[in-house]
Amino acid sequence: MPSIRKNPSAQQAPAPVRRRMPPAEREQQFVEGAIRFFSRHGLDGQLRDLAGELGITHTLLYHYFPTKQALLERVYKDLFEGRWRVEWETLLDDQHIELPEKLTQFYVSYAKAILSPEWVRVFVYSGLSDRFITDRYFAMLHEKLFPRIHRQTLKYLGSRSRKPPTEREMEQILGLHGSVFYMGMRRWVYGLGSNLEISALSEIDAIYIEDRVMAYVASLQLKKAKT
Amino acid sequence: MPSIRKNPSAQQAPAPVRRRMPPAEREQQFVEGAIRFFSRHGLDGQLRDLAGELGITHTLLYHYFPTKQALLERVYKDLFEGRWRVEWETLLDDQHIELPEKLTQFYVSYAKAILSPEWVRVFVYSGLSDRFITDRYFAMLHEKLFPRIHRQTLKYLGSRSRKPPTEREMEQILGLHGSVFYMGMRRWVYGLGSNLEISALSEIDAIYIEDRVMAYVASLQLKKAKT
DNA sequence: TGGCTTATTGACCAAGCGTTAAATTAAATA
DNA sequence: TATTTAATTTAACGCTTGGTCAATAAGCCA
Repeated sequence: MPSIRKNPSAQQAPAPVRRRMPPAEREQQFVEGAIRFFSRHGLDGQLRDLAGELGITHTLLYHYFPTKQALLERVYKDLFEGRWRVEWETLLDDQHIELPEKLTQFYVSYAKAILSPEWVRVFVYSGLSDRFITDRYFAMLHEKLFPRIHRQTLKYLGSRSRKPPTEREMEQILGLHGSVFYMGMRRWVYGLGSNLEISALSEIDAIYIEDRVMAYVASLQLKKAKT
Repeated sequence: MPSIRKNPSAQQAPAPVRRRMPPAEREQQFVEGAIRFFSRHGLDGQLRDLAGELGITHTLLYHYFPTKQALLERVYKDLFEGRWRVEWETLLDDQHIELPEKLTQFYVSYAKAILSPEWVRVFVYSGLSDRFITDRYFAMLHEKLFPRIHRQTLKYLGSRSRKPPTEREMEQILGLHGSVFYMGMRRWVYGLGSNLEISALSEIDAIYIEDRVMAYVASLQLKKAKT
């Protein structure tokens, strides 16, 4: 179990001099550093290592956050709260756009918002441990996203039913959703960079997302034809 | 950061008496316990906790494995090596089965083999840390699985090309593959049990896998029609 | 300039970690 | 039954960890 602290390049302490910063931006700087750090080393990465990357002593962190858990909860807030766009809901409810186009637009925008290494990795870390983040997040999806996709899908297929989705329909929707998220998993969990080693979502990826949406829509029509 | 050792129900020490067991099955018993333990608590779960669950002292583990890393590598071996079935390759190469049927048969069998909480969670844990497992595993998939799916797909579409898959074709294949794996992620990482709280893959899930395969095939034909 | 606030640090603690070595004791062997 | 083997435990070491606290010094204001 080698510690990363041994890595000399990890802790760039550029200023051995003591610098003072305004508390507000100092705190924000720490939070952003913590997000990068914990997304790489997991939620039980060591405070001393984080401090090393920040170029400070680990005790200084306690001047801004009473405990490690408090810092983590601040990380959660900054990373996951407020990323949901209300425009997405109005887009999905829009009656003037066809389902495939609508879903593509949504998932391209959604992917751009959440498919960062920090978001994906912290999300998965949380799922493996206490599910603090994932539980709340999926609850939100089940409230704000999946019902909309389901209703619009039924409408696209010519039905006006308001029944809740069957288990199989739910699996289809989750399959689409998961295939988009899985693009982030592959890159930032498995490290299978799709050539481009960028953190943001490239324009090229839009066509891959469109492919996923088309696969979803096509499988719907298959099922419709079969029955 | 509370330790799990505090949990009284975790360490059921049923026999406070010293029992001796034949080393061979004793070792296997430890390995199986370690698989369950590490899949739940992560690869840096504590040996003392594992020993508690096994009803022994943690030092006894060092009598069977020289170091924790050695135990982990043994876990890797037992969990991931030897689970690949050669029959899968012959099935995928079979000329007498149509692609959709063939892919469905394969992925149902594949999912039954690997979609256990232990396999999925240890796999994801490895991806988040040193990628010791995932790297080797994906290398194997890129050698034994993906080329076969690609070739059979081309054949199904009427082409006899032997060209390597384009990046977009690869994304489609990975999309299918990921959507199956994601079924395990949802259950054993996010804890979203699909009603049935079983560890094995139920018969019902077969139709969901078929849906994924159909979505893949349908999107292929869409693309074919478009060009 | 001198004093005041407080950001920042170094030394320290108790608990937990992987690992080692010696002391025990259950079973196989004679 | 006496002896040997080795499975299992007890004890301990060195290191890391989250967290505390008093000492230090950087910037602000008089």
